[in-house]
Amino acid sequence: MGLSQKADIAYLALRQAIMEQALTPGTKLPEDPLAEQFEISRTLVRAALARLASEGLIEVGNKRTATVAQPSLDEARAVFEVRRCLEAEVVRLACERWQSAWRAPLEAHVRDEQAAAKAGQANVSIRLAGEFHIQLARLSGNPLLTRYLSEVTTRCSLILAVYGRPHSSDCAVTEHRALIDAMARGDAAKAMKLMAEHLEGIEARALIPRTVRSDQDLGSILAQYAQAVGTPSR
Amino acid sequence: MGLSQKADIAYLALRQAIMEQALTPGTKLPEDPLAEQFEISRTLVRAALARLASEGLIEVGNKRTATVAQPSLDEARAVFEVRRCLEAEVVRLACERWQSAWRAPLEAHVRDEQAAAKAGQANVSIRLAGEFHIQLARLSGNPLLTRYLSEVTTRCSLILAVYGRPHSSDCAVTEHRALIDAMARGDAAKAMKLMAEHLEGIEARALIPRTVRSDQDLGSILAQYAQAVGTPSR
DNA sequence: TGGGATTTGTTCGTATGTATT
DNA sequence: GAATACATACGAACAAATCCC
Repeated sequence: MGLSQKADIAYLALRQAIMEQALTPGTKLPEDPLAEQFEISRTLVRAALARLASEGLIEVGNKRTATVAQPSLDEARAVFEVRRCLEAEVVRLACERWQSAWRAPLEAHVRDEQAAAKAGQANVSIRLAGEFHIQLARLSGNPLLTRYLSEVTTRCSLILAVYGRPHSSDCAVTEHRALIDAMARGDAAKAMKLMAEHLEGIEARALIPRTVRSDQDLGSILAQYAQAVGTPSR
Repeated sequence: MGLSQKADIAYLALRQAIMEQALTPGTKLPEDPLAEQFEISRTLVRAALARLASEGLIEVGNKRTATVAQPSLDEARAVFEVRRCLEAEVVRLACERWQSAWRAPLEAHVRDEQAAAKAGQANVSIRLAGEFHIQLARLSGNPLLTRYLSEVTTRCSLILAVYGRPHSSDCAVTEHRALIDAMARGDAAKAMKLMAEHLEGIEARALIPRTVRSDQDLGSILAQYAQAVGTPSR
C-alpha cells in the first residue's frame, strides 16, 4: 500500500530476506545495487527502504548507507512486551469469533512447518513459524491488529537473528498444535495461557547474546528473493 | 524519523491539522500546493504523504490525489478495538513503573485541557485530549507501544471528525483526573477499569454518524500549522 | 463523448555529506 | 590530517494517466 507495484516487490523481497535471516543484522544495503538487482530506479528503492525503516527492520538516515537493523536489548524487550499484549488480544478475538472451518488451514500450515523443520531448512522454518502467528492474527478479523502483529513478528525474527541461538527453530511446532486445539475447543482461557507460555519460551531463547556476522554478498542473496515474492501480505 | 527535517515539518503540520479537524475527511491534498505551502519540493511532500498514508490518516495511490481519510465504520471499530488493548497495557505498565514525579506534569496537562475547553477552543481541546493519552503512553517506557498508541489515538481523532458529534470534547477532563489519581495511588485495577470505561465513552460518542463536509481552502488552513509545529512527538 | 488542463509517477542529474586511504 | 572516492539527499523535467468541462 502506498508503494507502487515494483517498489512493493523490492520491499517484500527485502522483508522476507531479513525474516529468513538471509540478510543478517548489520548488512549494508546501498541503493544502487538494490536498484540494479530489482531493475528499478533509486527513487523506488528509497520508498521501499523508507517503509522498512518505519517498521524498524533497517536503520537509515543522515546520508548513511542503510543497514539491516541491530536491535538493542532494550528494543528487543520492548518489542516482546508489545507482542505479548497484541497476541493475547488476537487469541481472545480468534476464540470469540472461532469458526470450525478455520482449523484445517491452520493445521496444514503447521504440517508445513514440521516438514521444513525435518528437512533442516532452518530459514524457511523461521519464516513459517512467524507466518503462523500472522495467520492467527487474520482470524481476529481486525486488519489493524493484523498489521501491528505482523510488524512485531517480523521484528522478532530479526531479534532472534541477533540474540537467538543459531538454528533454534523459532517456535516449537507442538506448541502451535496445542494452541489450535484449545481454540477449536473454545477454551479461550487455556489458549491465552498457552500463547503466553509460548511467547515466554521464544523470548527466553531470544535473549542469549551471540556474535553477529556482517557484509555479505548482496547480489547472490537477493537474486532468489527478487522473483515471485508471492502475494502481498495485506 | 526517516524523514528529513523539512519533510518532518510538513508531516507534523498535516498531522496536527488533521487531528484538530482543521482538515476534514475527504479534503484533497494535491502535492504541488503542499510543496509551495511548505516551501519544499514534491519529493519531500511525497515522503510526508507516504508516512501519513502508512498511519491511515490519508488515502493515496492509483494516480489519484491524496485525500484526508474517511474511515469506514468497520475500520473505526477495528481502531477502537486495538486502542482498548494498547491503552490497557499502557495503564498496566505505567502503574507498575509509577514515579511520584510524574503526577505534576500530567495534572498540568489536564489543566491545559480544561482551559481550552472553557475557552471554547474545540479544536485545541480535541488535540490536547489525544495528547494526554500519548503522554501516558510515554510513561510505559516502551517506545514501540508509544508509537502504536500515538497512531491509533490520532486515527481516533479522525474518526470523531467523521462519526462524532460536532464539538463533543473528545475526553471528559474529569475522567483524566480520576485516572491520574488511581495511578498515583498505585491502584492498577481501578486505573485499568477507569480507562476501559473512558474509552467506552469515547467510542459511544464516536459512533453517531453525521454528514461530512469537504473541499476547503488548503492555503489558509495550513498557513497557521506550517510554522512552529513544535518539537517532534518522538 | 472528447479534449484540454491538471496532477501524479518516474527518471536522472547535481550537490552535499560521509568514509576511507 | 587532507584528499579522493563514493553514496545519499534533493530537485527539475518528462511522460502518462486522470479529472473536469
